[in-house]
Amino acid sequence: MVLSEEHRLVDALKRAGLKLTPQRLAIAEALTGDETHPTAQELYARLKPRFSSMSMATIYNTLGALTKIRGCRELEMGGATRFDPNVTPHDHAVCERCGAIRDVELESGEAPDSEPCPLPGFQVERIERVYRGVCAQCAEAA
Amino acid sequence: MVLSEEHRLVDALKRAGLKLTPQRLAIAEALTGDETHPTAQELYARLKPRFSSMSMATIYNTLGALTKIRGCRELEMGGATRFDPNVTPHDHAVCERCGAIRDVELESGEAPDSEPCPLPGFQVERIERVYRGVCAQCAEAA
DNA sequence: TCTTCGCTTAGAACCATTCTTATTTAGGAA
DNA sequence: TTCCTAAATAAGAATGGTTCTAAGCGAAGA
Repeated sequence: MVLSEEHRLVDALKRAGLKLTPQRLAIAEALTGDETHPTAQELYARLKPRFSSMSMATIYNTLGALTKIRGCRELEMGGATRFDPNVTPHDHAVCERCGAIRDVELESGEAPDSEPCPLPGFQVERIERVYRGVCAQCAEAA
Repeated sequence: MVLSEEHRLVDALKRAGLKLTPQRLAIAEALTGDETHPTAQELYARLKPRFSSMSMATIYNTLGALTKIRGCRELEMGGATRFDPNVTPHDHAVCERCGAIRDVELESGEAPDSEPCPLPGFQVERIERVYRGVCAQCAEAA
């Protein structure tokens, strides 16, 4: 599962004619299967021990490249850009207490962009939904 | 319309026990009826001519206070925080070409938070929807 | 009038992100 | 395998948005 996911990213890099550097492979690996929607800084902190000379620029360049080739998706939440390796249509639930962001699969059968035209003449390409509330863990703790 | 909107903000400030300083009134006035969802910087630029000594801190403090007392709403979009004076439940449409953010009223009769439970145990408080696509103006220009 | 406390100001500080430049390296060609 | 070159990395400076800090100001109450 995680392996095939990682392979998906590696394939995407190859197909785009981008070089498979150790740093890129490590970033792809770190992002793959990470459901916490990490920031660039968090990925940097996680990889720094393995690549002591790694630069933030490499993190940002790689994440930017992956985003452009649809290997991952950017989310603007909590004051920083977060990266989501899940590029299938889905929504997000954000806990107002702990800040955790979780993926929310679409209802089976739900067309991803099935909402009515919101504004006259506006051509909808996709819809992003954010559910805000309290996650099960925080609700239980309170 | 705009007058009563501005009055709403002034009332909210009063009720919260906050002082009605000239700066705060000017910020409330600038925000009221502004449908462009301005950033703090944009409001600063707009007010600087009138208050040559105004500080960014005052803008941020006031917008923060207004947000806390529900006089406006923060949106994280386009790399900066934007402020929306419309605090009734509504969605947003973002043009991928020009970046314009427009309010989208809920379908009449649509309950604001009527979606099914997205995750087991997650208590939904509200749902934010962002329609991404191309606005009528940009579609026509192309 | 005096005091107090909230507000504003100026600018430093902070943090995420982008840019610049020199150096290194992956991957194709010979 | 070796060589070559375009692409990628590293280091750190620069940028831009936002927050913090310290000092001063001013309105409201004693």
